[in-house]
Amino acid sequence: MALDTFVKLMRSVNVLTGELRERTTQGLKITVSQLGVLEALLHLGTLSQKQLCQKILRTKGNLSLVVKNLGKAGLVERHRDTDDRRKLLVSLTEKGRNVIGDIFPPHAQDITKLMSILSPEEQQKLGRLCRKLGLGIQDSSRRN
Amino acid sequence: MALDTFVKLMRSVNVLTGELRERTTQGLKITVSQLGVLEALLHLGTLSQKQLCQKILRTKGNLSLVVKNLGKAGLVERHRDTDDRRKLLVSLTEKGRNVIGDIFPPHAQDITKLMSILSPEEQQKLGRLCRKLGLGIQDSSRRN
DNA sequence: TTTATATTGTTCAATATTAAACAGTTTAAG
DNA sequence: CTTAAACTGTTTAATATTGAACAATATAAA
Repeated sequence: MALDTFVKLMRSVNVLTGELRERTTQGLKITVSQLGVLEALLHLGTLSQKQLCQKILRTKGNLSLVVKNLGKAGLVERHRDTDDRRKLLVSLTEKGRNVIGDIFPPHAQDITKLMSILSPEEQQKLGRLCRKLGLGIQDSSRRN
Repeated sequence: MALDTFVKLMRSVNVLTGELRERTTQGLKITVSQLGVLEALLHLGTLSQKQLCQKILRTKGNLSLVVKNLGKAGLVERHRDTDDRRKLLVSLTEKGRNVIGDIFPPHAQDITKLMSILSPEEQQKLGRLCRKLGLGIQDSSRRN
């Protein structure tokens, strides 16, 4: 039962991301991870790498590389935090802002279109269940 | 709305898989992808690499490597299909059967425990919604 | 203050992952 | 039959991803 639900959950996400990758990455020289970072920066402004880790749920080692590649492409800048010199603050460059500004709207459209297989009520229900599950696991994990 | 649901869906899966990785991979020299392949072989018997691709929703190039690594570890064998010499049939070795036999039960327990944050009714609802979403996307994609 | 611990980030080794180019095999079309 | 198209799998280049070891900085404890 729980296993069955788990498999369906994983499969739906795999199908979804596979489909989105084909659409969004089409022709662009950007990866799904990079897109996640750019989106976070677009919507939340400057963030430290630690904060970005928590946003996209990846390890710090991974973030380090993804941000480096974004920097190489001239889409983000890194500056050391003067208040806490351990932290690196990551922000969009002008070019980065333009690129994500162009990519995000159609990407959001793609997501909306794919999700529209479910009615608004179903989407809301799905969102609530996923939220409860995700937060619940994080909470129980934090207690250990 | 759709975007919000999408984010919650992705996040729940990322939290779930992150938590499961820590538990299942602990001390073992096996990856999540390899576990997926071994599970498929355990439950479905011998499969071609193409079939495995469809089961775990990865590209053939990826499968090729994952299966190769499993072979290196002595957990699976590959034999050319005599009826269709393009196909490679992948099956568990004795050692592979023992390993996945040991790993799977506690792994399933972990999943069940994590999912139990949702009531049985909620799990059923979540499973139905995910199934509808996943199948719907696959269908609409196949039409293109 | 000095020391121990925690936090933040980098690097490394190993595996994963994709897309694309390639090769062998089968099937369909002529 | 012969050729073209489709199918199955491998390989390559590039990036992703993790876990672990490491370095620098900050914080708490003594």
